[in-house]
Amino acid sequence: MTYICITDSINMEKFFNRVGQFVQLTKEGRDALASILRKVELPKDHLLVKQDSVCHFVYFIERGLTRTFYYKDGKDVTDWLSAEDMFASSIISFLTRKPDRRGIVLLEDSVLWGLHHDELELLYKQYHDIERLGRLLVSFGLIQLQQRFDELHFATAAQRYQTLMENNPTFIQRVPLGMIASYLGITQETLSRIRAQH
Amino acid sequence: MTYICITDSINMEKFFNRVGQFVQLTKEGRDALASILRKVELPKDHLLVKQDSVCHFVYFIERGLTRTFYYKDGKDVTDWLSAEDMFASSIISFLTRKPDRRGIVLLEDSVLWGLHHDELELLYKQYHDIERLGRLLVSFGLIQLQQRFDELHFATAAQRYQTLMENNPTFIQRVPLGMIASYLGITQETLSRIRAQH
DNA sequence: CAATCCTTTTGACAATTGTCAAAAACCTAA
DNA sequence: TTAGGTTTTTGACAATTGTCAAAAGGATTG
Repeated sequence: MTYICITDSINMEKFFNRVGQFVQLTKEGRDALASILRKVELPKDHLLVKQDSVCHFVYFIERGLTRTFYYKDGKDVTDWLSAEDMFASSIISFLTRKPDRRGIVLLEDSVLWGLHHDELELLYKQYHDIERLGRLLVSFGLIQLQQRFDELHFATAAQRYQTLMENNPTFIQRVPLGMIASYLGITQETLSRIRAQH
Repeated sequence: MTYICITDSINMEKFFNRVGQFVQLTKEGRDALASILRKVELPKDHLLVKQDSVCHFVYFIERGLTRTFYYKDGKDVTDWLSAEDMFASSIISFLTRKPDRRGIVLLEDSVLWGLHHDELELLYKQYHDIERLGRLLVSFGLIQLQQRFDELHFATAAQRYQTLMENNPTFIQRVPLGMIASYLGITQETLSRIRAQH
């Protein structure tokens, strides 16, 4: 099979569309950001971030699906799932600059746009509007995490599955059941039984 | 009983000490921030943020204890607890500018320093270093929430209580058991039994 | 097609946690 | 101190979810 890429490596359109939902960048800020943006095309099962290492990138997902995971008592736990038009990073490691148990693996062939921490940090210092973008992206992440936290706090397994189907119906098709289960904080047997009661 | 306050209303020292742990502000930034900082002294049980309303402030706690809560199926759920040297806000509402079910109540007589959203927003625009402070504070909040999320995700009730005792031992003394229980995502009976097995 | 591998489902049972109700312990104020 | 309120503990039982093991179902490959 043959792929023909037309001006592919410079097509940052989707990334900047998304960014534009957070902040209106100046021409300078936009150019600076473009200058450090790195396109990565990687196949399914590629380990994007190794566990127990420092995560140096935050990725925008143009196409594909990432799974953030870690091991708890020997068991694989899915911490987060991100699909196209969202961001992915081992965020605690990215922010603290320390290794974290979370790794990230691709569940599908993916097209990502990466921003390196140190380069982004330089732009934060230089461009006020990029610092603002950073603030708004982290705020967005916090809101998402809080919503997920609320679910886990006092909703039953069935309710959590219900919410997932409403918010991210495609995950059900695209992510193996065992990974969905641990994402919801339950075992795969329990999820299978929830599903059986349709 | 009589209280004598000496230069009390201008003592922002603790606030700026804390802020200094996040970012080194310029003289201008610091002064601007000081100019919008509002001291609030409020008694125990005061409702700092009403449920289902927009939260306009983020508070630094010089002294005291706040409880963020909401009602889930008619039951009171403790979402977050913050004590001295930490921050408190109905953060989702503060960030989204929309009402949120979370309210905040004081569990002790408290001394707080409040920042109004709109005034802070103006400073964000004017002062790059305050925007940076905002980014770092939100990042800090995200890290804390992630840690709490991890707990809830796959730790047993006893493990969660154990972690709370390690990280916030004073909460055990200062917060009623029922509120600690819902903070940990369990019933108060379960927590009482965990405690009984010392 | 058969063989293999991986994912999902099902069954039997155990462990954890929740529910409801009542008793005990603890505060506070008259 | 006593009376009244609130908080915490305890008991009996139910519901939910987990564990372990095996079977069923799907996909891939030679």
